[in-house]
Amino acid sequence: MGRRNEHTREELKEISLQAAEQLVAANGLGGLSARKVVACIGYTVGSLYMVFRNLDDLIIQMNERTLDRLYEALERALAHRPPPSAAIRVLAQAYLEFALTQTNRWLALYEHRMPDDQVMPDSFSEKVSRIFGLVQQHLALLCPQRSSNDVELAARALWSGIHGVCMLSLDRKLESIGGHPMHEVAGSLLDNYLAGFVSSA
Amino acid sequence: MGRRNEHTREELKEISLQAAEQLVAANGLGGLSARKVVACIGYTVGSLYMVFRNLDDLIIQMNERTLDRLYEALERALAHRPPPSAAIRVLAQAYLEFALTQTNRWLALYEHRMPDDQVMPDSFSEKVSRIFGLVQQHLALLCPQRSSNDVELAARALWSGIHGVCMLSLDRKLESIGGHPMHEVAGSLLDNYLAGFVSSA
DNA sequence: ACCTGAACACCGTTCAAGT
DNA sequence: ACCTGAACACCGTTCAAGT
Repeated sequence: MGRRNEHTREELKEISLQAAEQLVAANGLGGLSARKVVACIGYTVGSLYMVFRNLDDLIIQMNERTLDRLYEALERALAHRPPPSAAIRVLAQAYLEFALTQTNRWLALYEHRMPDDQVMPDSFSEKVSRIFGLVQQHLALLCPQRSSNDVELAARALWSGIHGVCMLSLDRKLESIGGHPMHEVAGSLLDNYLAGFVSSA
Repeated sequence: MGRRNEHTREELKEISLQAAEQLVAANGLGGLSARKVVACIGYTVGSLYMVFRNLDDLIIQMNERTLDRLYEALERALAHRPPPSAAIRVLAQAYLEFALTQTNRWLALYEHRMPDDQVMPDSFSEKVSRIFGLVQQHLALLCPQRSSNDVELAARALWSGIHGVCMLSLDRKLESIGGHPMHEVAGSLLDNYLAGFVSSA
């Protein structure tokens, strides 16, 4: 056969990633397969390997797009320029909102595991760092007197904490442990941590 | 053929779970398959379905055993009866230690996802609650004047936080964001949260 | 009753062959 | 050059057939 030149390589990549995102949004990362992706876009399975090294490569590129959307959501939340005292809360709220509304896409960021011998591409790590930098930056504004090492550590602790709240709240396996809504748990974490952090200057 | 009565049903279950634990410890949950399990124990694949409903059932039972070991590790850490002010830290430390030394087994607790329409068995939820209750109980001893609702919320926030620190520290994808060792991040979270919590009585 | 082994419907990946 | 489709080595699950 050969549907030659019906799509450029770039277009083929784009529609593959779009199909992958739809499949993940609908059925989770477990509902994604190379054969399902090509079935969605009307190609046969071999074609996928023209534009992706393998399925891991496709998933990583999909996840990078998710990281981009997450970053945009966080930036959008900061668009009203809240004072430093509110910015951290605004960021956390936006993160929770993203995880809650895009649950399967957000979960795919963490469910996907690399083969033990391989490492994430730099482009992925940079996108993670960029998001993380947002927290660090606003935490530094809140506590200008603290060392950059203190701020780094606090940003990491806070962000890990908010992430953990999301994870345990969205995992149906573990929601059993009390009926506190996610936002309330995150609020408690933030309020008490920040109270402790600013008072220990 | 038929290796009849060479093992009782209970023995077959036990050696299957042991083989599964070895496979997961060595290669992660992704390295586990029904066919590999039976290859380890010298049976053919059909036999597995005599003692497990399906592979999810086997994984859940394996994870329940991991939860039992985690509970034992936490109890062992409390065996020296630390004062309430130290008990929470002792528990967090033991949790980190478990995640660090049994990484693949600990990860399997969270990597495994149920089919969307199914729910975890009660025995699993109870084991989760039992572990969680340990935190809640020692937090209540630390702050006897707080309402049980306050303590529940704080226990959940703290535990989620510690969990998030583990997750992001052990995930090679995300370790990029700063070279702070896991224990230090967890210490920061605990110290500042508890400082905020006890002072907001 | 216990266990096998073939069968079925999937999966990721490769690659000779066709246009 | 682009794309197919068959092939290979896997996978979970079922079940008739053997002992």
